[in-house]
Amino acid sequence: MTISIPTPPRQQRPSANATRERILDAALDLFADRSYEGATTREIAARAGVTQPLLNYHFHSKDDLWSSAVDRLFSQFNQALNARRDGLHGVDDLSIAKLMIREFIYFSAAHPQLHRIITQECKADNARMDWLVQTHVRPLYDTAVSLFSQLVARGEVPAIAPTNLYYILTGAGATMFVLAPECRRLSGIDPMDPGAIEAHADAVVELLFGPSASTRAIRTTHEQTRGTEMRSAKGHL
Amino acid sequence: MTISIPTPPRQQRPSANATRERILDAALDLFADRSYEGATTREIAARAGVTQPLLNYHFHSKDDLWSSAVDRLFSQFNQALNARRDGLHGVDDLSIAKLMIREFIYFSAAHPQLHRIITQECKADNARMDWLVQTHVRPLYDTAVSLFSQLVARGEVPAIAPTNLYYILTGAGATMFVLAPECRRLSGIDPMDPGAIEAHADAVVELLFGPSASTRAIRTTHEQTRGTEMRSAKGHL
DNA sequence: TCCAATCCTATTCATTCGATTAGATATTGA
DNA sequence: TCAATATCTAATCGAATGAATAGGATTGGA
Repeated sequence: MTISIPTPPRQQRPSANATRERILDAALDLFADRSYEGATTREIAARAGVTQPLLNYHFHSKDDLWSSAVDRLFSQFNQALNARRDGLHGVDDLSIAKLMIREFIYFSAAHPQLHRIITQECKADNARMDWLVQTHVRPLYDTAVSLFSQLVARGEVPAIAPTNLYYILTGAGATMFVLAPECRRLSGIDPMDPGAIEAHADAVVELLFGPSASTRAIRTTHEQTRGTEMRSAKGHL
Repeated sequence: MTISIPTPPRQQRPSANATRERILDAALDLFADRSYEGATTREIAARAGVTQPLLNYHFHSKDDLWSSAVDRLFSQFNQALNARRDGLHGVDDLSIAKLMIREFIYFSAAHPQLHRIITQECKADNARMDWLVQTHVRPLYDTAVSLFSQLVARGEVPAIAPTNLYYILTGAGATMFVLAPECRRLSGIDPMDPGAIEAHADAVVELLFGPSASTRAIRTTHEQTRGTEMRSAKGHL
């Protein structure tokens, strides 16, 4: 009688690329939550399921890890905006503008880290902020200002300076998701609920462009394009 | 010949209360800029011009220092709101509402630490955030929701749920000042300039209530009440 | 099969953190 | 005048930090 010893399952080493991505995920979450100084490399490693020295293997330093995570985040944001824009054919400029603003709100809900990291690095004499503004924020700001100038010139939105519109819109669109834990406690509403996101996008667009039937029509188009079933946004007033 | 040795100037010890205030000032600035974990007690002490162990003399711990600084900040905010409200006589409800919203924007410009600290502490499983919401944010939120409900019921503002209005308004009002260093680099505009503050308040009020002559009249009244000379807000479009 | 490169861990380093201690100096009150 | 108290500093503690080192384990190519 022979006892068959089962061959130990060949230990599959996860691909280095997958590990890198897991580290970046954990790093982004913790950097956004606890700020650069407050996030420890040991905690990032623990969340990613690896040991701490591995971070210094895949990335030169904590700084390198931070900028890599931020690079990927802004890349995803630009991809989302471009994909939305390229998916539109035969749509008028005004509708495109509304859809771009809605896309920013959807992304802010899915990735509140974007606004959180900008806010946390926005302090005097901060090299990371200089890099962040020059590399990633500046192109977005220029695009937005150009868009707002056209909208104001055509009378589609109130005559407000583009810079003010930029901060009104980013603040109004992102704050509820950035402060989601607070919002849940204060109101009982979960801002991450798809219906709540849709309701917030409706509110921001209505406030900026005024009530119009086209908004609803565009939003419906948008839902169909995304393939996501959105619940009714009513019922929590 | 006698050499008169001047008596060394009697070293005046600053009052403990003044030292406490200087420490609280430094602590609030650094907590708001670098977050709780990122702000070191040594740096706070250096900015306050004292040695680090003195913080533990005046406050039990870093936690105690943080909550003391936050307490004072919210106390100042409530004082500003109450002083504005009590200073109004014979003014209709709608005008009062607009003035309260403007006062929030003025305070956000003068004390961007308020919004910064809320944002930084707003993360899951954070005891400081629970305390912050329960003690300071909840009363403000309840008051705001009550105000927004009335405004919506009377048709003064678009029919948007109070919670959404709350985050739209706080975000739109405060973000430009919270991100002031970024705004300077992106636009060349200094959000802390009195004219820029006034322009931003105009923009937010106009977006929420629509263009109306009363807004301008109220703002003028407000300027007179404050006794501050506000420059024209035009010229940077 | 064997070697080299890749991916990962255990251990350890110097530095910095918040906090404590002991003691110096100034102020107050009897 | 002189102790008692209040305010502040110098020196130092253990713990935690980012980073480096040495080495184990897996993979892929010759």
